[in-house]
Amino acid sequence: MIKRYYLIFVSLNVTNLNDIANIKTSCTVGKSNNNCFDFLTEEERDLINKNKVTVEYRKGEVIAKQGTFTTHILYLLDGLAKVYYEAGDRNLILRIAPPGSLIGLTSLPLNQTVFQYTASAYVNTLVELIDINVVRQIVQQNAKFASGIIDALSEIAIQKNGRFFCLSHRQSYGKLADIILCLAGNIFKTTKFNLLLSRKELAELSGMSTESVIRTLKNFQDDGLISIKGKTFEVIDYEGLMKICQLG
Amino acid sequence: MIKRYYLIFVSLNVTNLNDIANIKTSCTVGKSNNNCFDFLTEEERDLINKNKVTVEYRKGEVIAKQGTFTTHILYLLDGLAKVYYEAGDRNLILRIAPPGSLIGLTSLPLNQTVFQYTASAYVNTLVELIDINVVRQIVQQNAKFASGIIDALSEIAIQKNGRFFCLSHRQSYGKLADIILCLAGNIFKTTKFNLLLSRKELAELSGMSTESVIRTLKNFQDDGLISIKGKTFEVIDYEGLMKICQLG
DNA sequence: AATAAAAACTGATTTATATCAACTTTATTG
DNA sequence: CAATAAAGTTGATATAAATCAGTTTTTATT
Repeated sequence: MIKRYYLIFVSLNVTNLNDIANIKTSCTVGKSNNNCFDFLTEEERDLINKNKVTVEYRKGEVIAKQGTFTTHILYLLDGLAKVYYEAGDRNLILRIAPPGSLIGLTSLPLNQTVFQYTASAYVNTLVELIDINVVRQIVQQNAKFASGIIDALSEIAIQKNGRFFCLSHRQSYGKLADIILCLAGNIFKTTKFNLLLSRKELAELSGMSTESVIRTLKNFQDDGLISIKGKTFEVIDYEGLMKICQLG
Repeated sequence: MIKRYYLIFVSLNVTNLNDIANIKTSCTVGKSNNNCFDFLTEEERDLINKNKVTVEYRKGEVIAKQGTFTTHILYLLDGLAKVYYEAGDRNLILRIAPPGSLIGLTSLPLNQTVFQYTASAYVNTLVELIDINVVRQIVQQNAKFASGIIDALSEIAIQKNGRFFCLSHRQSYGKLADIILCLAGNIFKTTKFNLLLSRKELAELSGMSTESVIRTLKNFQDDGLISIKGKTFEVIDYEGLMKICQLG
């Protein structure tokens, strides 16, 4: 079972962290170089500034609740938000939104009045709440701005496709390897970091049970792929994790 | 195992097909009342007409291949297209695009040069291929058109979230019930129809094995939820399927 | 510092579902 | 119209991973 992925090991020319960060995993975090606000006119910028508030959310707090009326578009200034779909008693994490992300864009169409997902703060998070009707108005009059929104929606869609594939077609080893690569390469941007997520949160993120996450992490440790000391998490064998991610 | 869903049966006030169609399943087919072309000026319309070709694809043919350069945006005039993500030897169907759909919108950002998924014709399908740079140009100058694109992207995103949840968090009975409701309510729009999909295609669509699809269909038949006679497929108990879909 | 509570971990068991290996029926084609 | 291929079906088996039940460790609280 653990040996499985060794049988098909081949070397990968991954040498440093930058390469890793550029490799396409189904990472939940996007690059999010959102620049649509650069295209606003003076008046539009004023209009937005007059119709927004900035709020700080504590870790765990709900920023936007699925099913409630979308009165504002959320713009993440700082922190990390968990965007997830709620159905029944089960949650599905759609993405982790890093600073610079826009949340609630799917409510821009006039026939979409409510949030299609819940967003909560993974860590303490600073958010700008911008009146959705102001955004709608500017979209209707400023094509460059609208184009920026299209870019943001496209980026989210592409990323979500990868995550969709990962969660529905890969098995546990591959899923967890993917999440680890994502954490190291895109969130912490280093091989050694303090893991601020609990095993339960890792499980939710990779769509597996907490116990399976623990067992899989242990196997990764035994195989020298990672090392965990207390809260310190270190990625030792990137290439190995990459291969597991691609084949598992 | 089969009895499972009976234990939690409750009545649902679903009385006719219209109600069913409005119920939110994670249906792969969107309503797709795409109207962004209504906002074009005369010149823009001319520009598009001069930079498009109309092509008919036979059942099974590939319309756009993942990884190839996106030279055109696809506009479906007639038929049905299967949009799927390819990775390794496994495919993941992202959505079924009905007439009126736009395919390739995720390639609109300038840094997105290649198709992020493959599109193939489920049945004989008529497609307009519109030069992507012309679309990009119009997006940059016509805010109403861009807004229409945003609406289309949002609709796809919402629908994909539902499907994502269905495939990753539900088990076989729920997945298949969902697909059946989708076929009846959104594609064929009647309770009795000729199933043009093979068991294998149903399996791919619901993310399960062909054998499991067959067994599950048999169980649905035994329980009086559906009836299959040759190629004729009939939905008998909508409410039952709905409940299985929601709880399975 | 003592206690409670939450998180982490471990082993045994169960379960859903895939896989495998037949076989039957329905299409397709020379 | 036989021959061949493809699709559909069935039962047996395998397996990945969840669930369950319990223990240990860590963190938080009074």
